[in-house]
Amino acid sequence: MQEKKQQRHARPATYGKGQVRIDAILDAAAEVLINQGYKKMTLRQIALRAGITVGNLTYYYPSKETLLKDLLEKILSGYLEEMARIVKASGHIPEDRFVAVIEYLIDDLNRQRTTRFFPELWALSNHDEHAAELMEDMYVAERRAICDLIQAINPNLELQQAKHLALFVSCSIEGMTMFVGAGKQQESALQSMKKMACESFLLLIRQTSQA
Amino acid sequence: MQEKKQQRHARPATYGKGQVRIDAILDAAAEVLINQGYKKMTLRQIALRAGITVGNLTYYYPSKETLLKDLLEKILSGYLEEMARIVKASGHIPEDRFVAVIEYLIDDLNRQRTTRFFPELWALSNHDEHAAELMEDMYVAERRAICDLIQAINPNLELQQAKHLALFVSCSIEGMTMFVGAGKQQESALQSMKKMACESFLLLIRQTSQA
Amino acid sequence: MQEKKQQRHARPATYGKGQVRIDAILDAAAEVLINQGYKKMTLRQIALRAGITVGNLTYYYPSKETLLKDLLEKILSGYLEEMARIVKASGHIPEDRFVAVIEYLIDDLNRQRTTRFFPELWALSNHDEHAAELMEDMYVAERRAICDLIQAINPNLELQQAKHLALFVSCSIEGMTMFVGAGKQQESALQSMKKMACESFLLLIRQTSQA
Amino acid sequence: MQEKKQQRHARPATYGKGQVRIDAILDAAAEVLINQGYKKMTLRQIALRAGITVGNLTYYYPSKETLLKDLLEKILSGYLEEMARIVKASGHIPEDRFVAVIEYLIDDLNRQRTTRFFPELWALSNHDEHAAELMEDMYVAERRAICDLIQAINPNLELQQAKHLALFVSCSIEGMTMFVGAGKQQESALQSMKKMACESFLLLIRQTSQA
DNA sequence: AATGAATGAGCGTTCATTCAT
DNA sequence: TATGAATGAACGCTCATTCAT
Repeated sequence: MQEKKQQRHARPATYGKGQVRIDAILDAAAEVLINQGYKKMTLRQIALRAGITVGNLTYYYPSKETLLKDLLEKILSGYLEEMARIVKASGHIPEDRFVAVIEYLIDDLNRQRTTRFFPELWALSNHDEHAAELMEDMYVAERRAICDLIQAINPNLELQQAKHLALFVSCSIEGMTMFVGAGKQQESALQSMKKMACESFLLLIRQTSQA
Repeated sequence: MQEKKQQRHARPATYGKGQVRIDAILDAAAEVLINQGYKKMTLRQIALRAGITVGNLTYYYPSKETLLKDLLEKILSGYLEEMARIVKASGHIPEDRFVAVIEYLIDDLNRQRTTRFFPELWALSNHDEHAAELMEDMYVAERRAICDLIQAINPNLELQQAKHLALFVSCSIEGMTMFVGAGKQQESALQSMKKMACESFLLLIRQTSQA
Repeated sequence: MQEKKQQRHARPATYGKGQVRIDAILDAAAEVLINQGYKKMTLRQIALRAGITVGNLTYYYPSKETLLKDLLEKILSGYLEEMARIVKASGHIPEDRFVAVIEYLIDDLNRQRTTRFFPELWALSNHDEHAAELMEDMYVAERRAICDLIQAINPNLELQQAKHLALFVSCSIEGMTMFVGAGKQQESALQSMKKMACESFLLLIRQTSQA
Repeated sequence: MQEKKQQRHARPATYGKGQVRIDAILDAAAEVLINQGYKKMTLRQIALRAGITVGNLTYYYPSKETLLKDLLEKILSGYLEEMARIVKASGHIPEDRFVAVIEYLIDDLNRQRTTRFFPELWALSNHDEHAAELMEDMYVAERRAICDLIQAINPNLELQQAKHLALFVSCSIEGMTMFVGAGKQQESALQSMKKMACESFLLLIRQTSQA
């Protein structure tokens, strides 16, 4: 997912210049989406921030739908890549790696980008089939990574149990998006959450019996 | 909170026929919001579902903003009332009452109304000050209720600790909104979540030391 | 067709005022269509000529398609009504009535409205199913009227023969649209066409044998 | 007319590869015009069908206007050439040659290209001076050819009379465009039209007195 | 209370055209 | 010759809001 460069639809952006433009467009779109919400993410606003005209914008993205698709793919793949990096870079001991992932995910809530983007994505996926699919893909991948760590920590677990544990862990953390992080609670709350999360998840993983 | 009838913005009737109309309008608005998303929650659609004209709709709600405010207040107070009812109706033993609340909240995710409404609310509150306040009010109340139960379960806890535990519990459950419930995972997942949630939360509450 | 007043789609124009507006809109649309062609018949142009805003125009006609439908219906029914009037008002002798119809149709080519409108209609009906249907309806009615007169002139004709004769007559006259009339040929040409048409059609009708 | 290759607007190549490209462009344009109508005959569509880019298309035709001019010239000259061929190839007897022309023109209505193209042309010429001129040129030539045949059939006719007869004949046939031919009436109707047209035209030509 | 009418801004999209490379 | 990139105007349409009746 991460290597194949943003592959646009059909023709435009075959040169480097076009790729630069497309990146600028998606960056602008992300800014607008995060700062003003999806409702105000209009082609005019995106073009304005990208420093181009609406006509030129539609040259790269003939419809808003395709733009949104690329935007979501880009943002979501960014999160997945980062998580994969964390998993790899955190030593041999499964517990340590699990904790690293949890702490990464929770620390990420300090970025307004994260706390603003995901609720938009969830709302979008309520009524946009495409957004729903992309979102599902990402969370499936995330849960698989977490599930692997869980099985490494407690090899006695059945797959189904491990999957449910991963789902529980993922939900618990995603749910913090709206409540902790910059401007929502004191910094201490986020630290508290990290501690509680790691402890209670590990306990839960170890205690769950294989029956 | 529950008895004081939807208090509209000044002018139109608060009793009798006017109140009936207002309820019809808010019901219609809720339907549209849940079924089609905020973007499509237009005055036209609301009026259509409410069986009145747009002109008449603006007689009751001179702006969409005021309508949204009332709508959110109505829906959110509904959830709070229900939770208060659960807390009261669940016996004397704190653990039982806690479990009852957790199970109510998770079971509620089987209603599409719930899984669709909240992401819209969260996205809305990203950029709408008013929505953010109403949402905050509701979650503060919810966490207070949960905090009380936690303190009843483990009286040794400091207030701050109990508050953080309540926040953690609330986050964990809210996070399930996008992933469990009707049409998202098998029914077994939801049951699994309930079990894990209750067990791990109680464990966490009991184990947390007062230091 | 002529009595049931232009019946709009669903709601708008229930009062006299709305009907007046609709007439103004259709008149404006007809003007633009005739003076500038279908390509330039934009909602903005129509609204401008009608002296209203685009927003108000779309209040009456939620889509250009519905506007076009009403416009074509109005114009075409006008032609049919006029022809029916001519048929009735032209005495008892079949030949005289036939001649009256032919002369009416050809004289009508002196109106720029006519010579400009019909080619637009024909082009439209090439690729617009709806326009094609409306056009077909009108010409079917026209040919039926002509066919009746032909059978009155020569009662020996079989129906199929009379129908083909009516088709031939209709084609011959419609074909003049692009070539005779104001600004296309001298006035004398139009008179000549009338004479030739009447003579040769009557000859053809009388000579066609019933075999 | 047929040999002098499409003479483009000054600059680009008139021989070799350039000519091939131009032919491909005009063929593509004709296809689009006939299959989708003038409104959808956009540079994008033409370039797409011609297998080139819009940028390259505008190299050959710096404006849509010039492309349209060439397109109309090419199509119209094709019809004239064909008619000239028919006139020549149909023996010595004037009546036979006249009939051959009439039958050719009517049989041509079986081609969708014909029945779709001409209404577009007529509508175009309503508001496009240039299209009007080209169209006029073609019909003047057609009527001259028909007029010559008419005078050969009835040498007693005055020129003006013969011209009016030719106009009448031409109109009669052009008028069939919208009503007979593939997909409009049964095949029998077209045969009927041919018979009626030949008979009644010849009758009219012979009977018209020289006074 | 309720309606129909009207506005003006903004939406996503299409298009002919221009231009540097 | 040929391309990709860019523009600016216009398109059909939607929307929240205003208002006379």
